[in-house]
Amino acid sequence: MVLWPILTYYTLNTYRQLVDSIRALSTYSVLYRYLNNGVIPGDSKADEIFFNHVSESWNWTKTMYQRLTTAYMDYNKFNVKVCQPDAVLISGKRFSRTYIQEFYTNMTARFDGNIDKLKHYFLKLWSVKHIADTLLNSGANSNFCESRAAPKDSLFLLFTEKQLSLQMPQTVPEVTLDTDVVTQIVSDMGVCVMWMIYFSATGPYRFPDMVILKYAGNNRNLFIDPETRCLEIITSYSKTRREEYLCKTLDKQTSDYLFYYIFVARAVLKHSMGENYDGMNKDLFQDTNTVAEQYLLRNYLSRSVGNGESEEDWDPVRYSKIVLNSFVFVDCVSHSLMNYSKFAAFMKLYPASISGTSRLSFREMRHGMIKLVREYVKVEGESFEVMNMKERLAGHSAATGQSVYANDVETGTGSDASLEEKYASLINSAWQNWLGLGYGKEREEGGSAVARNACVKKYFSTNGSIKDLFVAGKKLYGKEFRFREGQFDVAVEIYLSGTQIIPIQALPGFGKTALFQIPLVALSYGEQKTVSFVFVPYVCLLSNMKLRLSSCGINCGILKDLFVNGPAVEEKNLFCDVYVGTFNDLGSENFVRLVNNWYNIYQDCILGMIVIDEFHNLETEQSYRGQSFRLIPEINFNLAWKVVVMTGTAGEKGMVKPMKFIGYDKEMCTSMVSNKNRILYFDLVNQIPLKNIVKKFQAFERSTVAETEVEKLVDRFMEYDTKSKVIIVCKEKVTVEK
DNA sequence: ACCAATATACCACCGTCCCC
DNA sequence: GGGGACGGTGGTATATTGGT
Repeated sequence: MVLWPILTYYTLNTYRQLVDSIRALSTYSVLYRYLNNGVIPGDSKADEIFFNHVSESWNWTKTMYQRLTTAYMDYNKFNVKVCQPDAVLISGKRFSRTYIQEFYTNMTARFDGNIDKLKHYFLKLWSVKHIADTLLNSGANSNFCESRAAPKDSLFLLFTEKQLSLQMPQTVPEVTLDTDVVTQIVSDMGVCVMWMIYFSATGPYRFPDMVILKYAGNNRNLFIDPETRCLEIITSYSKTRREEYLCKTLDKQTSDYLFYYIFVARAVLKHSMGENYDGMNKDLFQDTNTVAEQYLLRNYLSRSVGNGESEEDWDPVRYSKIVLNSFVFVDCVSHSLMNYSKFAAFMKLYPASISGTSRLSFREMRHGMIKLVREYVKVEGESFEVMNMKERLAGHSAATGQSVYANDVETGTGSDASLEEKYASLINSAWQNWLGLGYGKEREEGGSAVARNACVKKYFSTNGSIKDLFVAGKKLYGKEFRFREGQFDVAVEIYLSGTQIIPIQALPGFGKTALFQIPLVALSYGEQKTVSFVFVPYVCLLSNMKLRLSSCGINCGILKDLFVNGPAVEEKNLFCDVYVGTFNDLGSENFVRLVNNWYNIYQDCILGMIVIDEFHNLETEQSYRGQSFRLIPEINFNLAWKVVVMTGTAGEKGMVKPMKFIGYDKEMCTSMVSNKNRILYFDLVNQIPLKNIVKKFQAFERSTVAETEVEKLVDRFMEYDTKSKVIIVCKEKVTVEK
């Protein structure tokens, strides 16, 4: 299809819009003539063209459009894949039970750390457990009963003044309170609790739903279950504001932390802001332009402040006090409700043990959680109603679940409301059980516990012999093939030894490619499917490398092409023996993710060699393309069977820095003396032809300017030393690098 | 921190098909 | 032939991301 190259320059969306407009234009132009029949005589055949005897070209336009929208939708749909026993793979990232558990644990730890920080300013600052035991868990169940239709004005009216004041923290007498620090700490604790709630409350919340949580005042939506003493949140539908209420119960631990946050942390905050605090922003959402926010203000705020109509209601002190006394997630750093950016910042930090590129975005987490609930959270006698309720808990209708989240649930038929509630709570507790949230619960082990986020390396031995290498050599170079000096050592080291990292220095023309090509061919004889990767610095070297590798029957592909359908590559699509890419590809998120998750995703395929040619460039080109190298240190090179790095010019010393850069910091040596703590370095160079290599990247507006500049440069070099050799590469930046 | 771009969610509407 | 279920479409308000 001729149109394909266009797709590579525009996004699918842009292209869809283009076809959209072509379609609209053609309909319009024909209909215009049709409607203005007579203006252009004999041109009233619109029906013929569009309906009766559909014209060929109109059919084509329609088909083309159809295909395009399908492609567009497939392309944009989150590609979620189930990974038994307890994870899903989403845009190439692994999202598992362990992921959530760790994130959650990180949150409780951070929260506890904040309590310790507060102890500098406050006495009688008890633990979460203590506060839960003395307030939340004590007293008769009947004390906690209240009408949900006409609830008490505040959650704290369920306790007596005396009960509460006994647990109230006190200031450390001789320490001056630093309001900024305390505010900051409490704000941070708020974010921790938000995340705990996010994970505990089943079906993923949307942020705006969480931020309107209130423990007092009108539209109070936080309650205590008298039996379990867990906190319950009443939510409605954020996107439409349809008043379809849903109850989400938090697990006991999250309940205790939330309770602590609104009782202790809020008390501390109120104290440090002082009686006369009047700074609370009128614009609680920091943007009241949208309908949703107007709605929230009207419904959640105004009635808290009297009826929101008289001047007095908006008195700054009174207003600030009311907001502090009713909303759970206020942030006195920004003097408004918690801002999304503060909440979202944690996604980039947690789970702590997961590398940055493997952490999920909010949207990915939403898709992931929906899939986890559907796939792993089972309720006995699961029926369509239960499945539909799972979607509702996620904050969308079953129909949306079906279309947007690729669900195969039948559309709900408005079943009995009381039943719905029952399902919701069943799913709710099943989810918390599955995650092992709460105290003293045995973590449910669905299948085995192997499903850690960290990838476990598979060790692999070729079981081959030296003979294989000769056979491979002959296949490559013909019957007369003999190993050159040094070549044999390297080939054996790669193919048969147990070493993992092999640094090599050899001059251009030595046959560096052959050094890893021979083992690569030998490897392809084996039964074990392995996939290797070869990297060259620039795109202009790429096709040459591919050509050389392909020449001997190795199946060779371009790394970038692997990701045309998105970052998630299925095992069956790894059909080449080796993929070549540039340094930019090496540092791409896609590749980092591919390698770091290799054995989480692929069952049968071994991650073979990772070869980096002209390795020293990783160091020498840091200054101007360091940005595109920045993810390279995140690659877990240890997962690869062999890592081969080659240079023509660096020398042993020049290799040290780039070796450290990719995570190998042991000393290097060239002697064959056994020393486990050193890396054996192959120096195949007897004589170094070039020294003092200077590389400079310079961009010019026009080629004529470039010429004169280069001439000047060369002249200066020649003045300095008439025996200098100068190599000039002139290309556009994209051509050179990508 | 702010703003523009993009993705998502959901609705309403329409034509088709099937059943009474 | 009426009505309702269903799938396809496009519009629009919101949510989230990503760039500066």
